Amino acid sequence: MVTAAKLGQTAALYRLDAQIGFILRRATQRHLAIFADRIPELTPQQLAVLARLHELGALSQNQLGRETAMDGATVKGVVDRLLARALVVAEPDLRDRRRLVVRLSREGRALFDALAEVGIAVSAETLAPLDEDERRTLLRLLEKIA
Amino acid sequence: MVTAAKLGQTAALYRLDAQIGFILRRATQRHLAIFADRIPELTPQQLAVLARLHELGALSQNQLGRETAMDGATVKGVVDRLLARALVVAEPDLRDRRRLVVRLSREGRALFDALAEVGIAVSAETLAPLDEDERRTLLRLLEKIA
DNA sequence: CGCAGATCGTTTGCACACAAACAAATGTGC
DNA sequence: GCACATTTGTTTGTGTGCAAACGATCTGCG
Repeated sequence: MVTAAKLGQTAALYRLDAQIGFILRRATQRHLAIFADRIPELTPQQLAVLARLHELGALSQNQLGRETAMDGATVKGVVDRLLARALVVAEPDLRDRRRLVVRLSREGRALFDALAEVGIAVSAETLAPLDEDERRTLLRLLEKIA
Repeated sequence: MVTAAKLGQTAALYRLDAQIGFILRRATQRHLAIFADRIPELTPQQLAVLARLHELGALSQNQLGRETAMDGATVKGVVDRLLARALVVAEPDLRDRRRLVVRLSREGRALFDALAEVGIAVSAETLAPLDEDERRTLLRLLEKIA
């Protein structure tokens, strides 16, 4: 009796709205909607690649994946689409023939220069419901669980 | 000169690691890894559908989408996969012939009863790096921006 | 030197996620 | 009652996201 009651109760006590994963997903959805509205020409992942290349210079695909938190298969797709739009350039590494070194093209650099400011505005708009203290707190706590 | 300097500076000031979208994505990645490890038989979206059906009873696909924060095209794919595994049952609504009413099957209810406790543990493990105060704060702030 | 293990890029398969367009059914206003 | 808008489910196309497996290459260790 106790066991059966406990089993039923656990399912009854599960509140989807209180699960961190569900809330994370909804927060991400709102952010993605803002991003797509302000920066329709790039996805967040594509901008992340441009940002890292701007910041760190030429990187191999795998390095780029580690820097942008994408696995190899995913980063390949993102880089392929940037290559197709000539926003990045790829060439084989002479020192390590497994590697494909990717770097910003002139157009890619110009686009990032133009969009960096908008990207910061997207972050600000996402955090608009919070005051300055809350923003710092949220970023700090998210970083701790990331 | 001033304009050129400002343009260059904005791009140089863009720090990917400080953008809320990038941090949200990394936090979500860690949570998804924990979820996949503890609950390999379901995706978070599939569990969310089972949870809402458990909580609210039979729902049409569109209602289900609104309750689980998925658009129509996405919820259809999720429901199709649950139907294929006989975890849910679908039947036409007699009162509104556009609607396809979805409800838990006996197996679906049993699976949710078994997994609800694990789902709560997944949330706890995701939040493990935080103390009790920080967990409440994080959920509250995320809810505000969602 | 030689080879076991690691790394790199790639492909395949599966699962979201959303925009856009569509047909069927329902609801509304006049 | 009837044109018109809305809702619902569906399909297509594009873009992540990750696991698994693969060949090519590199590296370290004996």
